[in-house]
Amino acid sequence: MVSYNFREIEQRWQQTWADQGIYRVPNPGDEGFDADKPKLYVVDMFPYPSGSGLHVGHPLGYIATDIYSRFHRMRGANVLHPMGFDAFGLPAEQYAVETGIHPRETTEKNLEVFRRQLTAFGFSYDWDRSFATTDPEYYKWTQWIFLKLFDSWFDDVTHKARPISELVTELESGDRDADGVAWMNLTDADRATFLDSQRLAYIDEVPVNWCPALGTVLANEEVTPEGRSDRGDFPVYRRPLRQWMLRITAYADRLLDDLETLEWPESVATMQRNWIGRSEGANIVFDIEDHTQMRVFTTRPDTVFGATYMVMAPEHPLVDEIVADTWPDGTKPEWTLGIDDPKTAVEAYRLAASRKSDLERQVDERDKTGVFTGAFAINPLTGDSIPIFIADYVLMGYGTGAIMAVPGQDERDWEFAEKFDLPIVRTVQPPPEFEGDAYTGPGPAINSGFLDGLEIEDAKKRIIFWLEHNGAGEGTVTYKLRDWLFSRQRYWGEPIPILHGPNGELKAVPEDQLPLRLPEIDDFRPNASDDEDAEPTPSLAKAPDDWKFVEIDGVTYRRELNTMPQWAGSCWYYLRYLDPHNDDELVSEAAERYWMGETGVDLYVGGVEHAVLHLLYARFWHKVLFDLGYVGTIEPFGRLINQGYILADAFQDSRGMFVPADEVVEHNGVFTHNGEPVERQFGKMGKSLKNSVNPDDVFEEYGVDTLRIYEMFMGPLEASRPWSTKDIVGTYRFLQRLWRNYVDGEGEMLVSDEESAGDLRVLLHRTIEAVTKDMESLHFNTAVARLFELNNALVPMDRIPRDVANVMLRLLAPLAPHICEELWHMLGHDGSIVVADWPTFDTSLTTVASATMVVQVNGKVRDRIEVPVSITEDQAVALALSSKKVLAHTGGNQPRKVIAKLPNVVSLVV
RNA sequence: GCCCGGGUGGCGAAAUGGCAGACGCGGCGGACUUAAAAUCCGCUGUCCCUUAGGGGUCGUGUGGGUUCGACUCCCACCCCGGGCACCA
Repeated sequence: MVSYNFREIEQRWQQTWADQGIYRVPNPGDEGFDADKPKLYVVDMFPYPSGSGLHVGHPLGYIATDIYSRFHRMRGANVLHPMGFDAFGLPAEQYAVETGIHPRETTEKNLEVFRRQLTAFGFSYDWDRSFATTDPEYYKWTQWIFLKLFDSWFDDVTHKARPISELVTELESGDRDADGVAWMNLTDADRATFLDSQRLAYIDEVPVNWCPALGTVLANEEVTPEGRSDRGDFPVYRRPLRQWMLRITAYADRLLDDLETLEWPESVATMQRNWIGRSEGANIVFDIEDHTQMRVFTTRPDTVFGATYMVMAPEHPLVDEIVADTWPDGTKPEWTLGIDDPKTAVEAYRLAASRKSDLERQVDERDKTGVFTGAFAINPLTGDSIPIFIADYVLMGYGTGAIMAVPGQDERDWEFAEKFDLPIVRTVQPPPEFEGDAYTGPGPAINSGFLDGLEIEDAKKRIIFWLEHNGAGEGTVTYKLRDWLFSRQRYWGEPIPILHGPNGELKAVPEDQLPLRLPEIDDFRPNASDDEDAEPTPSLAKAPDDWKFVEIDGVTYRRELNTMPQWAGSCWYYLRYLDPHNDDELVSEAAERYWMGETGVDLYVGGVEHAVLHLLYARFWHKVLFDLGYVGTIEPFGRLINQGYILADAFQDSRGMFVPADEVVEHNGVFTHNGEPVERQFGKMGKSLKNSVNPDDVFEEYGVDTLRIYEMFMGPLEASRPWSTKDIVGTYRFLQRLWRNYVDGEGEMLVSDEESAGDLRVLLHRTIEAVTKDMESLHFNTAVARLFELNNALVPMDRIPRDVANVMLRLLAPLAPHICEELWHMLGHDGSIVVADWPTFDTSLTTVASATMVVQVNGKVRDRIEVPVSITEDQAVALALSSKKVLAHTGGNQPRKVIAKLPNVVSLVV
């Protein structure tokens, strides 16, 4: 009995393909490279090899890109489809800490598990191009890019990064000055300080997100809206620290504008736009009575006549300077917190505000709080003296950290004004029916002097013109995006290749000394703490002195002890695949220009969770590399698709803890775990819900091809879908049936040499047409359905025509490569189906001679008539009117109106 | 609150202005079998009528609209999922 032995078939072919190196892809200039073929570069977001291995949710996108790659390979493209591993970073290190084993060891072990599992899926990766971000040969170039960032500045005139040596040249020639000071008037130390302040990678003391439990600082992007760490969900505290920063803000406009050039999901583009948060408006200078001035940012400079008070963030540096000694006349009791003098009141408020975590600020339902500083500003337009408050609804981190409050046109200001009994002046005329409080809609300006009558946009232009001509401000643009905090105090990351001199000067590690390898240390655990005031200490502080200190030309330098964040390695990996063994360059120009082409990666597939972090950082690095001439496209990923998640049942016990879903038993609709009742939940498959399904188990029971088809058949790629083990049998049956259509019990091929004809031939060509279209548009679920239909049509036949047999296998091969390769060879083909030609269809067969014409009477379908596709309108209407079923509804009356869309529809109105 | 995505049989889904529910799971009936599994064949949205051939009716979250014709386009709303959220 010869039956479909998937285990043997799948293992044998995977071995054969590997032995033949059939998925190896030559670069331009390599032997076997065919320049006449079109190129296609397909990339998966590479995985983080965790200790628990893959579950069936991970490879959903990988299966899709593999099918797409195989399809285009058969259509004659040079397809580059690589895979690698993102192995530095917190999760690997946290796991290593928990188990007490060196992260290199655990990472190596995890990598092996992931490689084995991915190989078992039969993916057509060119494994020769694979690497992990932890390979010194790889992170050498990650460090090299960092040095390029360190060695570059952003030219505000050309809006491009340029080598800092060119800045020095311009400074020396006098074409530029250093913040208003001539270069020749600066000391060497001041020059170095100035240059360091211009670099794309620079050190600055800024308020950062300090996570004592992880023992490291985190980027804004790595902190949840609740003010906790994205990894591990630990509390995060804001505090000022000296850290490495990357000047991503210089690229804000380009990162925003170039989104237009990308074929990306609108939701991801929107998230990036929101994150960048560009706001056009104006800075306005307000004089402070008896003091200096304050600047505010506003998007509504047209409403300045309605500014009836001012607010500074509690942390605003000017607060100490302006706060009065005593409460001035007219101070209302609710402005003082009931405290006798402004200084004490301001201190008390600041303390209370700093104690509030971000989470608490939200729980407070945005109840407005604040306190009067005792100082007044002058509204430059009205000349009115208006009180200055501090309040935590104004954030130090945005704009200038201070606002002019216009309650008439701003809901937040309105709330505050009501609570603190402050005047409200409308400066935009609301429509008569308007009943709300603050009015933010369109309308003519009122109570606004020379702006009265102007609509908002015109009023903005006029007032900005006025401000600029009176030295009271200027039009400006503000962004939510902050520079990227780039240093981490952890061990398991790329060392930052910088040396610190005795006088604090910064020196790049020479390129020929890269990679700067991670030193071996005995105790690699982070300096974690429960104490929010604990000082951050880099793990590399525990490195031996001969690593930490370097002598160059008689000067002793201390190495930078911080490491790079996890995102560094994933910022550019798609470039290294192109030329992974190049010791002299990041990537050769020839390989980069060929594979990246005009628009970069042709298809990039991954989870939507990287919408802001990875995708924004990678775009930033790519643009820097573009400016410096190392890559030829302005964007890395021309087309992006977010695959959906695999969802599954999960179960919680009475304490709310998730229990392993595969240990839960169901009896009469009641779920129990170890005899205890559990509650059924539903969510994304993964470790946290303990509802993972291991692909190894599915392979063992049904095979690789079955799982691949099943995951594609469940629904469209972008949609999330619930895992259902019982549904897999459908695709398994399909492959069994396919096998039986081709092979009988004795192993004889059930194929005839007669050509297909009639309905079967039409079905065959329609299937080719439909599957080809579905493959192009990544609609694999419907492609599978079409193949099911063709296969079902073959079931009643004693022998299937050879042409059908050959086509069917090639259409299915991208989805189920193993069984198709086996049957392909059993049909007598010598070459691999992997490189067989994709079938073509005959349009004379797919466009049929007759069609079913629907006859509608008053919009309802009353009859269906077989007609030739070439039928004329007169014939069709005559046919329709003579139909007995139609006559029953028309009563023989002539229709008042006839609409014909031939040959599909004749619609009669009576 | 704002911005995305979604809501179609018992379930996963298909159809993007023209026959709603392709395909698969599940279910029901039948064949094969000592029996079961596997396999094969048929049926399977609702309700009503039926002379047993069929015929009709309602039906894609809700309500309205545009159209000869709407799952598909427009308006309002409800629900689910995701993102953002005192960003001036």
